[in-house]
Amino acid sequence: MNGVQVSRVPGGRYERPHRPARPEGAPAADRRSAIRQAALRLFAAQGYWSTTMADIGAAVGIRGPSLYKHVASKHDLLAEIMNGTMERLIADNTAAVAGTDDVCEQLRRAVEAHIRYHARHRLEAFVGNREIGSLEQPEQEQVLGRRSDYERRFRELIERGAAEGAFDVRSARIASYSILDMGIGVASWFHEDGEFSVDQLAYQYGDIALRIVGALPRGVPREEGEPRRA
Amino acid sequence: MNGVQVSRVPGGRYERPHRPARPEGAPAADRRSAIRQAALRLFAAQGYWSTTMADIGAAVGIRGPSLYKHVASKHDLLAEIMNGTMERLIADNTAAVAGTDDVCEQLRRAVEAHIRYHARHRLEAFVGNREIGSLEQPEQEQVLGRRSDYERRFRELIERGAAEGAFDVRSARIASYSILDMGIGVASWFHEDGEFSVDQLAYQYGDIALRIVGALPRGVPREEGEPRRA
DNA sequence: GATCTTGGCTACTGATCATTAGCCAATGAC
DNA sequence: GTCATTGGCTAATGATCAGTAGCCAAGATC
Repeated sequence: MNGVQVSRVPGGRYERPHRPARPEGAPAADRRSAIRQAALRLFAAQGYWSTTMADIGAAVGIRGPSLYKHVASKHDLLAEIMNGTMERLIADNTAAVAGTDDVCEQLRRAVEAHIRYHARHRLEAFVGNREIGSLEQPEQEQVLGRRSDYERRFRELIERGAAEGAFDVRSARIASYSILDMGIGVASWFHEDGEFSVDQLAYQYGDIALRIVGALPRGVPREEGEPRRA
Repeated sequence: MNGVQVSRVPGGRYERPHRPARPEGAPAADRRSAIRQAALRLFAAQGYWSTTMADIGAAVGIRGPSLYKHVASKHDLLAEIMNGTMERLIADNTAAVAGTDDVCEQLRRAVEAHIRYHARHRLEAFVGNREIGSLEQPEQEQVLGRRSDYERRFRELIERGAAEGAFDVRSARIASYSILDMGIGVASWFHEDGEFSVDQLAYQYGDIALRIVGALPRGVPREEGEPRRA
């Protein structure tokens, strides 16, 4: 399965060496994050319930039970991924909105951050959406709370824009849902090596969001060029 | 669990009666669809892998193994749900687009049909999206094929609109993805007894889609009233 | 009224898994 | 060099399930 040598062969206790303590070049602190990484990839590809601890172990070159030297449980791995996703999303949103008071610009930046996260961290975002139901109770509640927090930020931003006359929407709730759902979709189809770069994507979705809230006239608004920020 | 009487009690073979052949009022042909219904509800609520055949049986008042008198397998139930969803979606799209040649109107109708399906059949749509990875191989390929077929219809419609000068989009692909993903999102939050009726929702999303493709001027286009079609 | 068919049921089978127990080798501290 | 710690490993445990086998009763058919 991995090319490691057999230590004692016939009747011996082990069919493969222990490779214990501090193996090859693995810097020890990386081990845990390699496991998280592998779990993320597998959860995204196969789903949480179809991924076994043995699968995750194999992905980092160890056996299933050995994982418990690094993580508390399979559920813990999922919860960590999902909480991390929501925290990061909220932090990015806070940072995005902080730089300006113009409600149009705030929406553009919030949407770009949303899209960037869903494109750059597509596996996290994908798992974060699909596996909510796989979380057990204290964590599921927590993630859902952060999630509605995140949605509220967009909704209130849109409500403010509408109150200021910058936006023109029938329902801020529907506008915010549609914008967020667009982004969520990105995580399911985006590929780094596809037609668009992350920046191009973010910029185009920024335009789309401004169109949705009625903040852009017909046609592309600014210069035809590329996005302004990385 | 259900209020049926015990037939033979202590040491007897059965703790509950067989209630065989043609039970109470169940019209026999309904049985199978009741099972599909229950499976759908449970798959949506708990996910495919967390739903057991015993759960589905309990939901229709029988034991897990008895289900095999009506369905071939658990996987079959899922495949039926997912294929049905895609077929219906494509049929609705075909019907929606057939009534007019105006590309704006076609897009509006296609989007309204998309939203209506996702609101009216939210469980199907929800499961249809979340459980694609749970399908096994001939069926998964089939559903994915239909899915990209469905996406292509929107993309080509938008491309045509752009070619005719009715729409103004940077990328027809991104426009179509964003419109479709909005709709998919509806299935995860819509409730019949919420703020909006299905018709209101469909109409508003129709507007949003036209805004996305740059077909509507700023502001709400038509009369402020309600949707035109049921 | 005998017999077939239908659709229940229980018991079982075989697999799969998360997790625990307990062993052990290499590393590093002393 | 001895000895503790770390992080592997195998084996077992205990549960959970999909699906099968085989039984049986009520209605339907003849």
